[in-house]
Amino acid sequence: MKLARAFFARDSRLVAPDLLNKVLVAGDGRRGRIVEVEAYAEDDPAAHTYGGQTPRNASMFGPAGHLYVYRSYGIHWCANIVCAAVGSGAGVLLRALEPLDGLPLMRAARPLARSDRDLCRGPGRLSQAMGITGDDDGADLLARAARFRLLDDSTPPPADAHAHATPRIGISKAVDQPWRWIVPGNRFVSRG
DNA sequence: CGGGCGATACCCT
DNA sequence: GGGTATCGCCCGA
Repeated sequence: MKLARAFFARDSRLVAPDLLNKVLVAGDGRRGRIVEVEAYAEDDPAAHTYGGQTPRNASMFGPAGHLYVYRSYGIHWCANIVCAAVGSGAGVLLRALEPLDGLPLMRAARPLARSDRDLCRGPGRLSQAMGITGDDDGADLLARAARFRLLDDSTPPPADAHAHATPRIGISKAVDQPWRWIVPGNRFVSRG
């Protein structure tokens, strides 16, 4: 079933752990279970929005439940889900998915992946596997004809799949905040 | 399967 | 012009 707007319109640090085990669905049938996320909050020195609104990060200041997609290291696309109230500049970075469906399409989208474990393990990888690009920046996950949607299907919700908090990865500021959540022991998490 | 390393182009200062 | 919310390749276990 589909998640309501109110689910996203909360503090990103509350939304992030709740996103674990939710299912990201592409219109062409590709599906993945979220197993790793990071929260970026309002007034968070590590957030792209910390210095204020620019053309690049504008969608992060928009309504909750939309995508904020940015280019990382000039090469990769990374996808966030916008959270909280309009103007907050907060969101949740999707860091890893467990591939559930549409594996042939994912493999075709990621010809360099050595194994299925590497299809969606990492924010750049999962965007490539699912087909998320800069064109999807600002897209509403709750729109009727959305290319990407988020479902509460939790196909098999494993018994041990509760959230575990750890420090965020790849940042240089606010490194001690434990705002990265993983499904403990899941082999599709980027770093155990 | 985990760690080290170099490449990449876009955006904002 | 500098820094970047990363990836793929290579190596050794």
